[in-house]
Amino acid sequence: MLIHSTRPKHAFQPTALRKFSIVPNETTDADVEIDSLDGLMHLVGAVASYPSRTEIVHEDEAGDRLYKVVSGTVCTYKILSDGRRQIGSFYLPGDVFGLEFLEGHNLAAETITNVKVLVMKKSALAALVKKSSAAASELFQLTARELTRAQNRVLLLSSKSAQERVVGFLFEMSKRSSGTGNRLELPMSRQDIADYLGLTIETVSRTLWALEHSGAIEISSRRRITFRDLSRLMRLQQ
Amino acid sequence: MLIHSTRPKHAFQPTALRKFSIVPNETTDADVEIDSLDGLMHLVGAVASYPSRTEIVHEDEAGDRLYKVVSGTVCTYKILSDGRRQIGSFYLPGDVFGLEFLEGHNLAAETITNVKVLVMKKSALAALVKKSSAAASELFQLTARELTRAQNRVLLLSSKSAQERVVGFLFEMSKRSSGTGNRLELPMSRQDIADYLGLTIETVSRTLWALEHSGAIEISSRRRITFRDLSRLMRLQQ
DNA sequence: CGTAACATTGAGGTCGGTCAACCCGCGTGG
DNA sequence: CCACGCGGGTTGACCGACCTCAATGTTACG
Repeated sequence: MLIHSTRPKHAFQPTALRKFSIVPNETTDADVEIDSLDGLMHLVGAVASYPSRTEIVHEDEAGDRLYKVVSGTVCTYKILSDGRRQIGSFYLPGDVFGLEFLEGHNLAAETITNVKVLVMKKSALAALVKKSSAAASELFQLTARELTRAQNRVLLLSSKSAQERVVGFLFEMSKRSSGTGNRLELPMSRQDIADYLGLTIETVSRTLWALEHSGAIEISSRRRITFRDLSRLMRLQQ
Repeated sequence: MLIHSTRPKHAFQPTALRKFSIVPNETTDADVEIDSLDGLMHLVGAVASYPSRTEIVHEDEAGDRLYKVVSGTVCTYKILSDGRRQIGSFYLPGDVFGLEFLEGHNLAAETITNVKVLVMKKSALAALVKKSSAAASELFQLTARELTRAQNRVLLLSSKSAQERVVGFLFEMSKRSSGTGNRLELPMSRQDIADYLGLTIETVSRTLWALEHSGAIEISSRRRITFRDLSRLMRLQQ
């Protein structure tokens, strides 16, 4: 028997750390746009690949690196003292994470799927940013947007029912993932969703079922959801 | 009879907007430190005074202003469609708010006590920041710190019991307010605390009573709390 | 002193957590 | 081919923490 039985059922199960490769960044050529933040990131960053369910950043790492998701999905999380896992945020392709990492206490970061990220030292980026005020302002904008998202998250979490949270989550994901109409492909498991919303896996499951039963959504497969009745969903979201 | 009875008891009661004054900033003299962010803020900002319970920023304002609290306490909030009020954050002297405001949809900001704030246009600040990379990096640090706080807030809110939330709140306030040992002066009402933690006022009240009864804290007066048993409190917080 | 806003206390209902069983798809191996 | 285990997901029964509604206490301030 494993730790499995000694923890609450929804506790995070650590996954074996697998090997990963950092390959020289193929896009670091002479023709990068050094006046855009993205260009700078490609200039000073290296691409790293991680398989699914691998830890990218450890909880007490220095926090001096910045990451840009190239492909796949990443989440940041923290393990609470009682074994529960709280997910800080999900990061989809194009998103940057690591901005909120300070020295000392951190969130950890883990891959949800196979992932390619662009890694760079904050100091290296900072040095370059100093020379380009356009890039500096872009970096600031990026952080401000991340802050807005965190604030919205706070609003979503506090004082919302399970249904409101789940619907809010669906909308957030729909908005963020390269929105192809009203079909939504979720990269994360029910457990991930639960840990993100501060609910249990059972409640997420029941809530989704209720939404489907009411005709608001259709659960085509476990990871695929179609919006059926937008206005009803809007109403449920507050 | 007022709207009072038609709303949930914990709903936000709008307060009459009172007059306020923007006075020329007395500190805008020749000797400001233009290479520090704070110096720049004083350079381009004006001091405004607001009485208690006044709206500073309306929910659908442009969001092009930045505010630094000089004295008093401010909160940002949102009124949900069912009348509940959700507080985004509290801001104490020295704190800066408005960073997360984007055009379009915003949080509103309201004073909790009498307040003096330093107001400035983001654009004006941005122009000055361009010339001082030290100030630019300070501004970035400031935003990053705010982001970290929002993330911690997310952790506090999701999947925590009422007791954990209240204790976490007490610790947060204790850390942030010019910490004089283990005595804590709360500027906000129970209702504000409840709206911040996503609880009801009754639950906050009962939880505080339970904490006092267990000997962890002492409620000297409504707004004054003394920590009696730090280690017990730490244990309750997760 | 009187009033209104704020806060506490009590009784009862409800939503979501807990625990447990079950389902389903998938890979493995006999 | 089926048996089996395994992980993720769903479903059901029960229970407790927190919300709701209502009454009562207390503080602040004219």
